[in-house]
Amino acid sequence: MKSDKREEILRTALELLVEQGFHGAPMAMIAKRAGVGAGTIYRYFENRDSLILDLYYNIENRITTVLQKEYSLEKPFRERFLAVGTTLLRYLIASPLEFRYLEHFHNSPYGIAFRRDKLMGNSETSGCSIIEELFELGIKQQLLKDFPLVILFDLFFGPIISVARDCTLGFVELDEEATNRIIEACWDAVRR
Amino acid sequence: MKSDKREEILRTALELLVEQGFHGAPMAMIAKRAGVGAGTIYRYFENRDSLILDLYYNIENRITTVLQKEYSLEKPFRERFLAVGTTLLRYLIASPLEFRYLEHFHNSPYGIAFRRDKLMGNSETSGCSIIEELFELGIKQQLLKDFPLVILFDLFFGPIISVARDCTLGFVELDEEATNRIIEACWDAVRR
Amino acid sequence: MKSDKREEILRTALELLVEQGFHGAPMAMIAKRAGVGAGTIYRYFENRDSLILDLYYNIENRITTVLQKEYSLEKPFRERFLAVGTTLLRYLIASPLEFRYLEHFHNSPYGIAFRRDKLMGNSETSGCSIIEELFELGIKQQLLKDFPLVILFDLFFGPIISVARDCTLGFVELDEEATNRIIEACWDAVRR
Amino acid sequence: MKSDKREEILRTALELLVEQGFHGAPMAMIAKRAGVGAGTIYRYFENRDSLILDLYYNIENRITTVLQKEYSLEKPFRERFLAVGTTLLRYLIASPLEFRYLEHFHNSPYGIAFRRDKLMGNSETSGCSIIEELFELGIKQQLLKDFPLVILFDLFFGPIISVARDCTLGFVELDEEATNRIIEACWDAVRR
DNA sequence: GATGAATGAGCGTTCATTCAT
DNA sequence: CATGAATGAACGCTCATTCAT
Repeated sequence: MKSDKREEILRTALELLVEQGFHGAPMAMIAKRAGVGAGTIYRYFENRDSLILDLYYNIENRITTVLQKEYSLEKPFRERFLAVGTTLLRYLIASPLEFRYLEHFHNSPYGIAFRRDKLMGNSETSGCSIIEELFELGIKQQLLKDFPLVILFDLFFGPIISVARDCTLGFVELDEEATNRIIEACWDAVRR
Repeated sequence: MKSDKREEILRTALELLVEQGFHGAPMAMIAKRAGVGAGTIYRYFENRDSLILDLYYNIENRITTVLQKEYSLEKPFRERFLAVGTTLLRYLIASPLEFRYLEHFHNSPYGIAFRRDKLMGNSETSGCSIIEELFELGIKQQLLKDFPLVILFDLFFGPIISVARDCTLGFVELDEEATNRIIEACWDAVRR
Repeated sequence: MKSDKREEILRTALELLVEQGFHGAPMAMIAKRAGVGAGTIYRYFENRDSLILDLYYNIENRITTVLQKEYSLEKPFRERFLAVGTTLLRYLIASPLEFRYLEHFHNSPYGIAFRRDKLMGNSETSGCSIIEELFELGIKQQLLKDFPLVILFDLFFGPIISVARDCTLGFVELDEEATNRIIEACWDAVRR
Repeated sequence: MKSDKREEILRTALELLVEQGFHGAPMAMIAKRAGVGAGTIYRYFENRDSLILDLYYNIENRITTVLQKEYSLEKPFRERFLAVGTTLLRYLIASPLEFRYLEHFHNSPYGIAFRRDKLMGNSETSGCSIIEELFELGIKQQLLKDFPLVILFDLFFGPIISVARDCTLGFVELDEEATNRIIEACWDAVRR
């Protein structure tokens, strides 16, 4: 209610940017599909860039939220680990637009600048510190292989992203059991 | 010798498209840096799209060639498997331009159309049949987990790509031993 | 009291149009600085053009009023003449916003249309008839050089405008005596 | 021959910018009237601003050239002085487009920035040093009134500009004799 | 009356592509 | 064959104006 149009613009932009690629979705097209005037977008977003970044943060937040909700300190380490992977994979498969948007974003000039900032330490570690902590705990307790954090991330999330991509593109379809077994395979890659 | 200019254009395009992103490298800029006239590019490539696609096939071929050269039927399965992974990872790290180009490409409209074609079966299986055969052999001999081929690809190559990306972006640096251990971790993900 | 807002809008518009130039002061900016809604301006002025024209008439009136107040039929011709020049120059220097607005206005499309109207005789002779009468008197009494009225205006007011401009822009600063001597120089140009 | 199009664009821009005002002449309109594509302008001028500035320098140069050509060290001071005035007035009247362009320019954001630069001494005194020298000579020889240089400029050129404006706008028409008498009147304003 | 969100025509500018030389 | 000047459709963005509240 607070900002009907803003939401509609974001929703439409997500759709269109994924559907047509970052270059194939002019502001005018987004406006038209969102049912607003071309200038209206600029009431809610300073820029095209701004819109694209906002959309990114939006999605990142949603994922972080889902992961945190699923995350429980009660369960033993391995289960917590698997829960994170499963939740993520399921979410990505269930939200193909969001997922594909992230992929587009990361390979756009925005994403590159974004990552460079992260590398330079110019940004707060955003919300994923929980997962980082989980990995660091695993390292300390010698449950995980002896690799730098980044590499462990690659080993665990790399395949998940790849699988999600193949699902999104329709190359495979996964039932509950397959999903679980895939995450276990990822676990095999990082566990000691 | 056959076509000096064509090669120069391709080399320059690779450099520039990666350096400036797909949007930041107009034809005129490529022409200028390649030392040719703007119109000359169109003697060798029908289109901007055509140039971009050609560059993609070029790189894909180079990688396939490297993998095939390294590949030997003599060694036992596990070693052949590791060899493929190590060779690929090393190549990607050693050729950051090529690697980053592939990433850009896959998230561009071209890459999307490309994958759609592959999915529809509109394309020859490209050159990686050797690797496919290796994986299929592993499945048949029950050395690999019981997953569809695509999923095994994801489990094995997904992390390799991720690691290569982090190297290219300067997040980590890997020595010989680390590289080997990473590929072994990937092997853990797929081996039964 | 009658129309608090109207005055505030005019005051703000004067400030902003001079400060930012005619192109650099959108209606929304004027509204904001005036502390009213964007639409409110259109209650008091039909148009952007209308606002700009009104402001012009406003300023012109103020100047005419000042000149008339200073003007006295008692004094001899030459002194009356000098009084007009001095009063004008002082007023322009003391009111740089008004002065710069006039200059902007005259070189804007409005000013051009405005002058065309005057030329076509489509307008009342505005309020400066007193000064016209003064000049015509000087012509009749052969105190002024034998030129058409317009030329005498140019000879007398042209330098005054130029001097005022240089003051406003900070090129010179004038004390009382300098001001007087300048006006006397203008008088030299027109007197017989 | 060297650059047919560039000249044509400048000519058309002069025409259109004067005719329609600085705001009323979009690039597309200039291009169309010049008989070139919209993009073509940008081969010759980096910017709209650039085009406008170039045009200004162009005109300034032409005037400077004319004044220098007419200028002769042989004649006595007063005659040289009158020659400068007459030449300028005649040129301005004979070139109404150039003249009106200068007026537009000086009251545009460009002109203001331009003058501020001159005031700050950020620019070479352009080509009018000859005239400055003439005035300074007059001051030294006590032929001119005791005013700062700027004020003398205002007293002499202010009326000339005003007269030129009135001619350009059609308010008066001047024959040879009238022109001369007007310049003599300007001389009366500055001479001791 | 007063508001300010919404509009969309119109602007300056870019760039893939063509074609006369 | 090679060139690069010329093109013009298409883009991101601004802002005078309207109108539902």
